[in-house]
Amino acid sequence: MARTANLEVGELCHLTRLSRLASLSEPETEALRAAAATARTIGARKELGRDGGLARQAVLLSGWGGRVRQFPDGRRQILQFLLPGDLIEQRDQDSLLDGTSIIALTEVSIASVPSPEDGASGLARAYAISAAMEQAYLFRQIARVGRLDAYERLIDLMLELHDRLRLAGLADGGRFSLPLTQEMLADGLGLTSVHVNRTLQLMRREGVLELRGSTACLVEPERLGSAVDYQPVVVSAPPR
Amino acid sequence: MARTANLEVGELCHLTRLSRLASLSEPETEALRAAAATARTIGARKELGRDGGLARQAVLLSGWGGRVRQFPDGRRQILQFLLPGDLIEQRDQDSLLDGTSIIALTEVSIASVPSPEDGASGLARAYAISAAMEQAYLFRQIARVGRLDAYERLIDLMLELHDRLRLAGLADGGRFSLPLTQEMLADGLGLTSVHVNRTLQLMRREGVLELRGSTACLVEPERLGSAVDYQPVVVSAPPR
DNA sequence: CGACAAGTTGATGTTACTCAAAAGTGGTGG
DNA sequence: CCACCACTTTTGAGTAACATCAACTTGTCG
Repeated sequence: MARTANLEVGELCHLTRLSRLASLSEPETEALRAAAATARTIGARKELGRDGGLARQAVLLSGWGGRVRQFPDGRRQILQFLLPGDLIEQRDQDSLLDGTSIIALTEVSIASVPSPEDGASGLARAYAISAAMEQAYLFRQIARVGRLDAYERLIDLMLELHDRLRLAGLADGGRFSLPLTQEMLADGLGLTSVHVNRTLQLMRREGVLELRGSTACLVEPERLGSAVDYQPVVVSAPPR
Repeated sequence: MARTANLEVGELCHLTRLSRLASLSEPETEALRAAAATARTIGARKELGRDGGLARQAVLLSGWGGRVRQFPDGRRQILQFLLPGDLIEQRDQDSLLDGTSIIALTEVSIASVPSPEDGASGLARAYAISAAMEQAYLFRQIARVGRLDAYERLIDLMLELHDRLRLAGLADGGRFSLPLTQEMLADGLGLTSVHVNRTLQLMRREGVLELRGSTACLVEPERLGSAVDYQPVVVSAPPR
């Protein structure tokens, strides 16, 4: 059941995303398509760790994850959100102890991905660009949490999520699925859920953001972007 | 003058650091030693950009740098501090536009570093571990700015700087050179310089931190660490 | 000495947190 | 279908942490 349960349309978002990062050969495309067959499902709140018997490099086919730092007194910071189509680098437990863990924020399905044949292949370039983008989004997260106020943080995050989901073909026209509770948002933004709630209400009243159920809709993405100095992460050439 | 001006004892901190990350062959060690001859000096507040004609991979031989996000209204966030011995990945201007820049926080000297012969060499492993540590420190920075209060942020940062400098042979027994103004600290911690000032005074009164001129001294590093749940970044095996 | 950057201090304002409780939501089983 | 449960969202009142503004002091370097 956990095997191929989520193998439907839309489950090829990883192919959509990677093929937009670099041009892939036909065998590479096929390998990625086949990778979806290795999918396994992991329940919400479970850890995506070494336990899953994962390959070193995995891809999120559906659901959202997060890299998390948990403090002993209960405080929690979500360091990065992991979206469908994102690559997840599994680290060996003896490689790097950085005090973080990766957890499934919703139910999630992940698959192993093929290793590139050589460093110059399209797949290798796509992976490299993906890693570079991941780093760029870490920088954004630091600036967001360090220098923006609650209102700006929320907008900046929504714009980022919209951009990233769009790359995987999962968002358009400002509308996308946002399966996060307000508490998860708070943990990602360095705020409390109470304050996130009040800020969201303000944004709704102003009509800049809709949030019905688990669907978000940004009303005027371009105008919002200029309000928080949003600069999209753009990749035009491989970093190597 | 800019050429070999800073070539003294202590200018081999990059060799100290890299050789502690992976065992290097004699030719590799020699290449790193020779790399110091390519050092060039860059004045404080200048940008370490594409203009310097730098190689893709460079190393900081002396002085401190920072990767910075500058907002149009004057706000500024230092995303990461770059310390002597740290590697700096220069990105081609058409590779990744992430809205950040790298600047010299003090006068700085940087050198190009040799490319590893093959992916399995000691040098390649050292570079890979260095990159993994850099990412781990980005995670720390997010958690610090997102979930710690001013007092904790300052302590956590001091512990990190101490650890990192010690790896390069530039700190010991809690004492190290800290050539940052309180405003730079504030920009790195997501605070104002006024608040950093007051927090530092509190810490001095409590006797947990000395800050005379540009020298910092942590009184009881171990005890401080437990107060903020400090977990050192440890690397025991290469990530690849 | 003068100028400029960095550090310090005080008074006041605001953002966001804390604590607590109520109200809405969805799923489950009787 | 309803009762119940856990979780999430919402609301209110009071508080604490940090920002802002402005002035003053100290140190450094020419």
